[in-house]
Amino acid sequence: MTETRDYKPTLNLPKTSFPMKANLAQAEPATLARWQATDVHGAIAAARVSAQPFIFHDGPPYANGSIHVGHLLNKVLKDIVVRSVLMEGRACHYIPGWDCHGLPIEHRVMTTLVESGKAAKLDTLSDDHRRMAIRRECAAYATKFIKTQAVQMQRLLTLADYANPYFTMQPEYEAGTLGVFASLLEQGFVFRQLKPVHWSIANQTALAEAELEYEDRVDPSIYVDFEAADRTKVDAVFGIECECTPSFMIWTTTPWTLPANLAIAVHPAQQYALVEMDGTLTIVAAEMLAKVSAIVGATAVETLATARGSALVGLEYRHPFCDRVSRIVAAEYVTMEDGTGLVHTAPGHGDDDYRTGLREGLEIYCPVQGDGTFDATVPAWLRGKIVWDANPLVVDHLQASGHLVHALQFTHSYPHDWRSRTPVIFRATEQWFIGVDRAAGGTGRSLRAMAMDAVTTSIKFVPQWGQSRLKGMLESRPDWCISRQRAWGLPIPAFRTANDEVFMTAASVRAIAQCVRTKGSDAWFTLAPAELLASYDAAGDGDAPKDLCIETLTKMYDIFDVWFEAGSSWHSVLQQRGVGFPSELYLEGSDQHRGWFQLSMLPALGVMGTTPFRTLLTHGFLVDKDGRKMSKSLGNALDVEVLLKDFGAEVARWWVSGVAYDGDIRIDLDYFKVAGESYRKVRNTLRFLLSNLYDAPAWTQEEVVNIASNATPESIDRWLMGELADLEANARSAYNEYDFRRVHLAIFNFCNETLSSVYCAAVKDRLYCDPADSPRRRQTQAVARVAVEVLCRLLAPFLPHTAEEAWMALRGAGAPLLFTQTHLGLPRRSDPRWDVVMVARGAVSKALEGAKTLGIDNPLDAAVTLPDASGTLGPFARELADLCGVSQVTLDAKATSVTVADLRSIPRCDRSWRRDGTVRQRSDGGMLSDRDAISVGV
RNA sequence: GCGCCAGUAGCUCAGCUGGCUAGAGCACACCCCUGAUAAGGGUGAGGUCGAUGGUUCGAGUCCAUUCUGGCGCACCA
Repeated sequence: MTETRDYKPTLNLPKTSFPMKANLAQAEPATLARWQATDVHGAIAAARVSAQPFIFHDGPPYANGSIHVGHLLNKVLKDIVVRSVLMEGRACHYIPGWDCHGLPIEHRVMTTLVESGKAAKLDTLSDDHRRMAIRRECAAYATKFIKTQAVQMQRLLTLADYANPYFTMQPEYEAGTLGVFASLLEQGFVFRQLKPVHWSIANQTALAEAELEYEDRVDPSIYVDFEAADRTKVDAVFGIECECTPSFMIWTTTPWTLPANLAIAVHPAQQYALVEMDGTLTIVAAEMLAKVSAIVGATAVETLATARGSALVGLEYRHPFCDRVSRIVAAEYVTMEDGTGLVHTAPGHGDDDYRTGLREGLEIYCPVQGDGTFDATVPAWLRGKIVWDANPLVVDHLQASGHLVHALQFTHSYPHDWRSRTPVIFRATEQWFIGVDRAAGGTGRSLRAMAMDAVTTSIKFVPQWGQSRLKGMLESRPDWCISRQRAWGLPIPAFRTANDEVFMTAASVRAIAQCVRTKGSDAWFTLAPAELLASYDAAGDGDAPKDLCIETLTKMYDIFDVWFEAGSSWHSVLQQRGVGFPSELYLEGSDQHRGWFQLSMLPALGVMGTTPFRTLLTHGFLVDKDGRKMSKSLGNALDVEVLLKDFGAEVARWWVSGVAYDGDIRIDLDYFKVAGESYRKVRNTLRFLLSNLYDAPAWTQEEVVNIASNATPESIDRWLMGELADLEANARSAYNEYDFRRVHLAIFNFCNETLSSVYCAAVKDRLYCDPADSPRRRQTQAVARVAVEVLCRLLAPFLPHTAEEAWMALRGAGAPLLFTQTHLGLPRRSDPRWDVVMVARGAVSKALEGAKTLGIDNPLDAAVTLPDASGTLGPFARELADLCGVSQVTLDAKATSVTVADLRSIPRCDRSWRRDGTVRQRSDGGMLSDRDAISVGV
């Protein structure tokens, strides 16, 4: 009887400093601190100075609040691009940026000022001083959140030039924006035009949507008859003969806008009825007739005829109290919910009306002045009256003239100025526009034409559907209104001359840009026109008015739409900083088709004649587990801080890398748990490989690749080298196509299946039991090391911390930076025989499962006979037992299925636990196989 | 209301130009290992492919309608 000896100390068991537990929440900040202390960004940049550049431009997030999961997604995707490009050996100078100006910040700041009572004091200051006071607060606010977000973004382990970020409020950036504007102005894309805006009478200013508060208000709701100008034409439309002149009945809750009425809109597809209503002939939508009759209290109503709205178009009517004739127009927005189906249209007092007016060539007529009073163009009885006082006057007047069908008091929600709490009006004012249909510039083509061209022919879209999306938006977009009446922004540097004309030329804008470049846009508020225009040469400016007198100029106070600033970043950042133009890629959420994508390409097309990007990559929005949007109010928003604390940035990054980013992306804590599990799987696989390299020779990279590649074609090692080469090639091409999910799945499957399940299991025996320095074991170590080398590089864009951790465990503390390395570029050598081998392996697994009923629970207790009619398996005989995890494999050309034999009756090696048929008692008394006897030296 | 997108096992997703019993991973169940061990391995059970109606010899895959959800736009005179 033999005694069982303990051979464990004689085995080459795994050892490694690479821990199983990642401990990311603690380890990542340490890594980050090390990166910052050693200026890893600078070192990587230096290593790639002469490499082929990949120009990638960051779209600026808004400097407001902490980052949310949307930022996480966007920034990590961008970082994966940056790092995967670096791993390809290219240079990627990536500058993070922030959008600083604009209403959300100004609104926040103003709210604080109002609450603290400081706002009242501001009102006592001069325009310049008041604006400067607000701007100082806003700048401080933006700066604060830039700092916050920069820290948070770095915590996501993103690699970027955080030491030199760009902000849209930087003087050089602002000057760059003005430069872009000057070029557009020079080429004739910019113009000034009337447009209705929300207007606060109390503060004499335009307001943005965010500055409105909706409160209930009681207004007169009136039904008014507008008499047809030509009875016979109405007769023709309805096909009857009227006994008296019919009227078109409209409804409005703003009687004061009636003086500005220039049209009546009908829906072209709706039916309109000519009715006799209590003795008068009137026209209303057929569908609204019953409702209207009821409201106005008509007793005798008879429909005489009907006609489609489209037939009414072109008919004319007489204004009830202004001396003019206007016409019926068609509008799709006319609904059958309220009113009469005929819509009072005043292009100077409504957005829809404005659009209709533009389309129909109507005047954008606004007889209401900034102080809310009527000007001299209205009938005498309204002149100088405030619009609110005009309401009852209009009603009375209509009543007296017999045009009023009905009037009642009507309570509805109405916009109010959030500061003065007074009702606002809609009033046409002069605004600056960039025309999208103006044939201008060197090419004489419109921005829309150029944009459509670029979208259909030159821009690459990822995913492809971005193309139709952007196209649809460009087709329908109106002219771009770039002016805002606010304090927090980049001033549109226009002046008013003594004779009330607007002065702004390309040369004057450039002169001011020069001033702004050194003093910032605050200069507009602190300097006099003459100082601002110090470098301006009026005499040399062909566009300047002849009698220009700089001394008498006054500053105008519109600022730029923030989108114009962000949309100029390709110049203010890429060109001005010498990064290069255009950017290879813009990568943002799908909302940016309307925003940054589109509003960057328009200025660039105008100035450069080309888009500022070659490829547009867009990702969907994050939604919750049930597909609903994330929002604070629903309480389904995930907190980035919590994610980082509970899972670490790397698990979050791993999750991002595996997400299908086209379309909605569901996000939930559970998905991070799943990502955490698969991260651990990859980590442990890496750990197993590393742990078997503790005693490997210090091969150079070239040496290991050589040794590994020279394995015999029928060895497991050679098989893995082939798989590695495939993985590397597939992953690189997927990275190149921004298909990170494919990379993620390929890496995971490789670790899970190829390595963990097949290779590592098969190779364990030789790693543990072969003599430490045997050629077979060394070769496997070489292959294992190549596997780690490849995986570190492939994983690096997703998991910069973990990849580096593994890299240093492999190469030691003195290792070069992982991001200065490039992919190995292993040659692909496919050997179809391995498919046969793997099919056989699968068959063995199933057969072994069946053998469990025979009591063979442990595969090492089994010998297996494989059918090999074709003889393909023959050359692989030596490796098959290891591959199948059994003690012995024999091949049988005549067999048709796998058979399992029970080896429990033959001796088991005390050291390797195998029953390979060579096991016998050795000189030390132990039962050992031949191989193990040699290993132990007995 | 308009434009774009998505809807396949409990979950995340593959399924190209229509063609054998619809695939993978995770989770789950059962089992093995205990020399990757708060690890590792094996086997297995899961789906009327959002709904309806068409085209076709044949549809998850094409067409129409519809429902649900997302992004953007417009609208409340």
